[in-house]
Amino acid sequence: MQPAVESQLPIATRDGEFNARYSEKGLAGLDFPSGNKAKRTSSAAAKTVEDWHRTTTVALKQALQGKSPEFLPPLDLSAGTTFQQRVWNALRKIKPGETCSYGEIAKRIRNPQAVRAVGAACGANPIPIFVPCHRVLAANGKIGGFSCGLDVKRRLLAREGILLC
DNA sequence: ATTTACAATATGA
DNA sequence: TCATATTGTAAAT
Repeated sequence: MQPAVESQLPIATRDGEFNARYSEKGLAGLDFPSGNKAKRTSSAAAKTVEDWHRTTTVALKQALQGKSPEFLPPLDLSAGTTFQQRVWNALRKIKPGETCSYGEIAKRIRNPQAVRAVGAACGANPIPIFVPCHRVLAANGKIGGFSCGLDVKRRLLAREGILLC
């Protein structure tokens, strides 16, 4: 493992304190306040990181309001495999207020039969909200699952104007 | 017609 | 090999 300069900065929102992790390349992860205490590993927080954090904070707040963030920090998706990156890229393609099924995503990445893998890739998604995995529902329109808290997912969808049956 | 149960197929550790 | 944030089909009610 290379000594990645990880900086974890907390972001206070109405929904709790998020935990943003930054690598050298950009935003590497975003964790929900799942009872986990947000540690602030601001060891060598470079000026660049602070800039990212600023952008991330704004973008996150906008996203929590159901709006599509105008500016996003650089996302470091290099932690994932090729397939995962493909899935996440497809997820980001989803328009605000639109929902998608796992099957749809599978179709978009040219692997209609990889629906299962798509779900797995979503579960491995390091950056919820920015990578709108919460907009992905099951084929039935069911909410499926959510690693970071089903309740949050539900709330996010409601804020985007997506009402669940 | 609606619901429950089971198997399948792709990817990652 | 096992687990996973699904999906599609079949049978029972």
